[in-house]
Amino acid sequence: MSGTNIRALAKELNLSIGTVSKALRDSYEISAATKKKVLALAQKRNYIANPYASSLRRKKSNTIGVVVPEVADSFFSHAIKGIDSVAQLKGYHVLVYLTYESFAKEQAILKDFTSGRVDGVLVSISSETSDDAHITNLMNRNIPVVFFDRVIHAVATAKITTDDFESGYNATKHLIEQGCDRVAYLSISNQLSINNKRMEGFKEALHDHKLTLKASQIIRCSNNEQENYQLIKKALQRKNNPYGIIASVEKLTPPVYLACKELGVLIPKQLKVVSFSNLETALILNPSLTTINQPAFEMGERAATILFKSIDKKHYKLKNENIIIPSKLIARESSAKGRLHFVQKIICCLSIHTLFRRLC
Amino acid sequence: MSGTNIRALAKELNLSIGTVSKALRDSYEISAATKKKVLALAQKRNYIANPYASSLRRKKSNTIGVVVPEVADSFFSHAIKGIDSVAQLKGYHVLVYLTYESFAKEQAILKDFTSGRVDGVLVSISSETSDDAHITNLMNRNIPVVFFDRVIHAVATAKITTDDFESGYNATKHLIEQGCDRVAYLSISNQLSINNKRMEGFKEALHDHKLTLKASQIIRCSNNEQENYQLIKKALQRKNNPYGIIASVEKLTPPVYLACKELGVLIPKQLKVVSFSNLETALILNPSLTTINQPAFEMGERAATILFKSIDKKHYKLKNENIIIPSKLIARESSAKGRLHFVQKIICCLSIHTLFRRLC
DNA sequence: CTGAAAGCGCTAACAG
DNA sequence: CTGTTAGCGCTTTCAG
Repeated sequence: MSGTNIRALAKELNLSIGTVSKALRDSYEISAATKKKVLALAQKRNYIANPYASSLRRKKSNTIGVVVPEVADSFFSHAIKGIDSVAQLKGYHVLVYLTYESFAKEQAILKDFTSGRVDGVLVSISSETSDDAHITNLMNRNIPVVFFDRVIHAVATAKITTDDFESGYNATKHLIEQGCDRVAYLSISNQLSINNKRMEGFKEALHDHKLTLKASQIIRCSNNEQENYQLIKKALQRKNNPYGIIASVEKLTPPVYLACKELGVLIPKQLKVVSFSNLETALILNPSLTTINQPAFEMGERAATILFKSIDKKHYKLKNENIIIPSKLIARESSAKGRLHFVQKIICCLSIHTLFRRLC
Repeated sequence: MSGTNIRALAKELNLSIGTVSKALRDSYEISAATKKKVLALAQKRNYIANPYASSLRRKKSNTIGVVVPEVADSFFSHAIKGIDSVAQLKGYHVLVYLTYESFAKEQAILKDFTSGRVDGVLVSISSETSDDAHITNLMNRNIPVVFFDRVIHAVATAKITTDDFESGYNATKHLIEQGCDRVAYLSISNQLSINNKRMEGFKEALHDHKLTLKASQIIRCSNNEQENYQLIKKALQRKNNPYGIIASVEKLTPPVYLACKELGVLIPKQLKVVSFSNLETALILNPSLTTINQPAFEMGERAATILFKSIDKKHYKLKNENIIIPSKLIARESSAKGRLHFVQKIICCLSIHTLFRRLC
């Protein structure tokens, strides 16, 4: 399996195993000369310490666990990059686990962490998660847990989120200011605080603008794509159809656009859209999409940094703190004030005689 | 750190440690009654074996390493999902490492694997990787390596790719058939076989259609977004500008669209675009994007399955095989034959008098 | 400064 | 069927 071990190095150098071990870990007990010899041979023999022997002995894995519901999503993939970037710096290894939004899977994964497999955990809970025992259980065993994005507020630890309430508020305010007096909110699991906070912001903004909220303005989406698509279509066909719509997560954007396409509803003329999304393609959508851009990379980075603070100082208990990194609303054509958007203008303009021939 | 250990269980049951261990691993040597007792107590005490003690002793980590250049990319994130799905089934853990296209990082990561940290490796090489010693070195130590997508053909192991040559050929043929007699290919690193094969397909298609290839039709992109954007813009402004363009990887799509927007080049009227991409938003781009859809999830799944075949049968050497899962060309508006696309038609049609007032 | 020795928690021969 | 025992490879007292 592995190549050389510490015993072989010791024998070759006529040193004891203990001395070699200390030299490799740069112990103050060892003379510079010996260290040099040892390091040189280790290099020559491509020696890498067996991590499992080392972990067993030191009760430290140099590994963190990252638990997320999904990875094929621009938020989570960027967050993972943020996490990875600081883990690499610290020489840590990153175990990634996907829950696919299943609470049972999440529980099973965290239960396994009980074994000491990881020194700390970064988690963004599933949309089905309805209890925090699996988390607190881990924390009680002195394995620090830091939440990012999808948090459980009842658990007393560090939580990195974006300003969900404000973002929901701003998205709604933006749509109202662009002329929508009837805005719908596409909600995902009402177990998730990110969803609920965004929705609270939405409600508050309506209230502040003296708009009353009807039940039909909150559209409960699920994890079923086809179902969501149908729900959105139905909403757009209702008598009191919305003029503006807020997609509370990225994956709800395509069904909105597609429903509009199918129904011939024009964005932004007949429906204005804002989406929580970090997609790089927002800018080149048809029409370009107004987004609430979450600081995904930064959130991952920050969460990891805080986790390592706790891991490094053995008994430094994580404060019960809420770290909020603001999102940015980037206004684009999907919420433009009744205008046609730029490219369409050009196209229409340039080909106006073609159009006549073809369409009129 | 961890909770109970096997010693505590043994003591509580008045059994030897060995017996408990065997019972937990469901050894044939142990009576049903004892197994039941042991399992019951293990459950009650939430016993999870220390993975590192176990790994050390068995020389088996139940962990695989996944090495990719990037995760915020629809191909890689879906491939990781495919890998994860089979790893979960096998009860394996997945260490994810990002190389950020750095060869040095890739080498360092694989060198670490030399320690026995993982039982097998799935790798998609960086665009800078110019040598395979770090891979073969691992294989020589009996750690199986399977490539997916970005492979090194010189290394004798299993490789899962899509039909890159054919895809490049088909993309080009498609553009030619849609009326482009001058097609440009956006190349990334010419170290990568996926790039080169796609490019070979491109060349062959030109050849088969009696089109000659000028050097300027191959645009060498890098990892620098801004640079790529400028390169593309320049190409579009040349005298012999291309009428069709093939983006060999997903991340080159936004700069193409943005360059067109900035220059007022109309897609697909003046430039037709095909991109290697799995983006779910391809359908709602402006205009919707013709893609070569790679079977990302399936490739990851397949690669993992093959890797596990080798891991399971201790000394089953992986065959030097090429497994090719075909991509699909999905024609959309960005390569349409000179027509305006659907939504634009509607918009122009519906608002034709508005247009007159505003634009003419 | 170096060495000897105990042991992390588990597994697997081997004995009974 | 159960128990005993010798390690896996490394770290870390403790002695010298």
